[in-house]
This record gives sequence, C-alpha cells and structure tokens, in this order.
Amino acid sequence: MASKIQSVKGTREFYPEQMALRNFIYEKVRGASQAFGYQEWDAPFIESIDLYAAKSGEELVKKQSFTFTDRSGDFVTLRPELTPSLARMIAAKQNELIYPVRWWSFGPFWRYESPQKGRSREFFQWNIDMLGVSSPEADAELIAVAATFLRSVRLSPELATIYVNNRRLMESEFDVLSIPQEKRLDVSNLVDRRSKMEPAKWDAYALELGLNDAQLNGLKDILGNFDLWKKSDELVRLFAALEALGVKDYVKFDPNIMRGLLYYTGTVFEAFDTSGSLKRAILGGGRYDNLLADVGGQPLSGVGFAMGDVVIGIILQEKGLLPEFIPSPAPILVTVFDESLMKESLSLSAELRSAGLNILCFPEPAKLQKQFKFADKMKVRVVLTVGPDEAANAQVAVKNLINGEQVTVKREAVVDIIRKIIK
RNA sequence: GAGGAUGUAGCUCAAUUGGCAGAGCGUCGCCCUGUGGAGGCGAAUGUUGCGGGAUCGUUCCCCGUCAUCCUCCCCA
Repeated sequence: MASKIQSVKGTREFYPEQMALRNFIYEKVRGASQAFGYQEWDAPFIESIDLYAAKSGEELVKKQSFTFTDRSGDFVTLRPELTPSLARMIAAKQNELIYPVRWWSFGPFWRYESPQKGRSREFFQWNIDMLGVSSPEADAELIAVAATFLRSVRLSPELATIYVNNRRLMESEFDVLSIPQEKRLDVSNLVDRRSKMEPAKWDAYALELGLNDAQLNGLKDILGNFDLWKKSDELVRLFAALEALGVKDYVKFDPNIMRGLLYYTGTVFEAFDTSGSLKRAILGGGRYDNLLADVGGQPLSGVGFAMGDVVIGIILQEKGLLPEFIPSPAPILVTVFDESLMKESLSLSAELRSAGLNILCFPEPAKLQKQFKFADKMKVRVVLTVGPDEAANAQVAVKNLINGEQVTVKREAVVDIIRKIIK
C-alpha cells in the first residue's frame, strides 16, 4: 500500500458513479444556461500569473494558486478563477463582438487550500456572465438563471435561497455614517464576517478597525434593516423584474451580503442552502463595471456568477435529490455460447450496432450462467444468445431481463423486438 | 499557516489490563454441462498506514512521519 503512488492531495478521482454525478451537474448547468440563450465557451487552464496579479486579490494570487515554472523558466498558474481570462478575451475582440454577450462555461479550476468538507484543491466551476449591459433587468436575468438551475435540481425556495444586496446602496449608507473611504474595504470584510463571529467579538473588531460607537450602531441598524432595498432604485427595479421572471420566491434582500472580491460594483448575490450541514455558499456573483479597464479594454460593464461543483454535489446528495445513477453501460448484452460460436456473437453485435443500438458483447466464451449474472449486475435489460440450435436456424434467443420472458426469433427480426422491449 | 480526531480484509467495523487478527457485507467457486435476481455449501484476501523505540512478547504503550476527515483562516 505504502509504495503505491497516491492521488494528489485535494483532488478527486471520478469512478463511473462520480462521473455520472459530475455529468448530471454539467447537464443541469447547460440546461439553465441555454434556456436563457447563453453560449458555451472556455479559456486556457494554465495562464500567466500576471493575469491574476492585477485584480484578483492578494490572498488568491499569493497563497491560493498553483504556480510553477515551466521548462523555459516562465511562471505559469493553474487558473484559480475565470473572470480575468474572460476580461482578456473580451477585450481582445471588444469591437467585433455582438452585445450583449451572454457566455457560460463549466471547467476545472485549482486552488491551493487545505481540503475540507465542500472544498477541494481541484474542482469544477460554472461561470456565466452577461456583458455590455448595465440595467437592473440584466442583473435580474442572471439571478433568474441561478434560480432556474436550483429549480431544475429540485432545490425548492425552502431549501435554497438567493440573498441579494447592492454595493452602491451600501456605499451611500456608509456615506451617511461618514465612514472614510480608506476604511470601506475593512468595513466590507467586517460585514462579510458578521454571521461567522460572535456578536461581542464582532463589536470589538469593529471598534478595533477605528469605527466610533455612533458608526457601529448605525452599521448595525443598516444590517438589520431588511427594507433598506426600497431606498435603491436599482433594487426596486431588480425585484420587479424578478417577479415578472417568476423567480421572486427564491430571492431575498439581505444587507449582510457583501462578497469578498474587489471588482463588484453594484448588485451582489449569493445562494445558500437554508437547512443543511454545509454553511457555504452554493453560488455567488454580482455586477462589475470596471473590469475591462484593467486589462487594457474600453470600459464595459458586466454581471455574472460562479458555482463550484463540490458544494452543490454534497447538498444534492444529502437531500437525496439525485436520480439513481444506474451504471448500465448498455441496455443489451450478447452472450458467447462457446468458442465455435464466438464469431456469430461478434457479427450479431456489429449488425445491431450499425442499426444504432448500444451493445455489450461478452469478450470470451463462458458459462451462460456467469454471463447472465454479469448482465444482471450491469443492469442490462435484454440478453441475446446464439446457441447451436439458433445458429442452425438463423435465429436468436432474446430474453427480457425485466420480466424474464424469452422468445426465439429470426435474426432479421431481432432489432424490432429489442426496440419494443427497451423503448 | 494553527488546532483536533481517525488510520485493522475490497467496504463497514470488532479484538478483555500488552498474549494465536475476527465478524457482517461484498467478491470468487461449487450445488446448476443452454439462462440472472432467491437459497445452501465452500474459498481467497492482512508487513494492523509507514518508520523507529520500550517490552520476553504489541493492533494496543512512547516518539516521529504520511494520509484522510473536521475546526479556524480564506473563499466558490
């Protein structure tokens, strides 16, 4: 055991069963994206570290990325997020793209963090963005995409909620409290941490940051005011659009949602599982209006969100919302009666495949009992046998494993009878 | 980066104060020489994560190390 080479820490191995889960998520992601007319795209998996240095936040670049030098001595990074690549690719074709651009992507990302529940070092992430429009209705569309996804995996509004806030609204509230510009970032982090800290500790931390008592109390008033959105025209329009889109039951205003990334400028949102063991965000995103300027493009606003596959996978599993992944590689098995009839089975299999059927053919002669047991374990629905009697009369024995019935038919009738059984 | 828990058969777990390493499930074979699911009988699989130490003797005690899980940090 010890001499065996283990998988790299924080990576997951996808046996067929896990692969089915990954593909299930991918399929639902594609469904929600396409329902709103988004196009699939992707970026390189390895990028220059400089791409992330500009905007992604120090923590992400310095501590959480997989970085190494290639054979020529250049620094390269396994991508920890997609947005900088998106910004570059958009900027490169900024004048030829047709706006609004609606793109989505589902691919691998890497972050060098200590693995724990809901977090691995290698994960898959859904990214979806709309660029070139800055209306609240565009924000609403992205939230509706998220809600459509949640609905499609049978996470009802009682099980998962999307919490929404707006950074511009918070900025104007901070103005009222006379919180100085240079403290805004710290205060944002403070707000972000409120749910994770004990109230007394949180107060102490706030004062430590240099807030006075009046500012602290004012901040608490803001964070407890769930009608605050009415003061924001953007949010009023957003909620009206969400209602018209039929997803309002998934969405709640929450002034405590801030999000860590620096580049958000307007509406921000985060979806949480409301009842499970995992207190992690399922997905999160928001509006960013200055992103392209940093990679040399003209100003272009966008809105988007990201969702990792790990958290959503655990939630769906815990709630029993996954379909049963039957590991049936094909619905039909062709047995091999004995050495002399091997070729009969091979040619029958080939014939059926060219008729469009997926066929599993036993790869060596073996006792029929063994082959039927194999068929049963593989959840095959139909077993075909060509024994000496069938071969002599150009026939095939067709057994339906669901009800146990077996008939012997002419070889040219096999396709039809199989289609009837597996339909 | 800091802290905690756990490593025994393919899986889930036992093993009395330190005294021959076990069970259930699964796997395979046979009962059953042209047919799966049920049943009966039987078999295989272990450097007890790895390395050292103390001991007549260790799965058990001590030290180190690696891995996994959890918490903090941070984030998706």
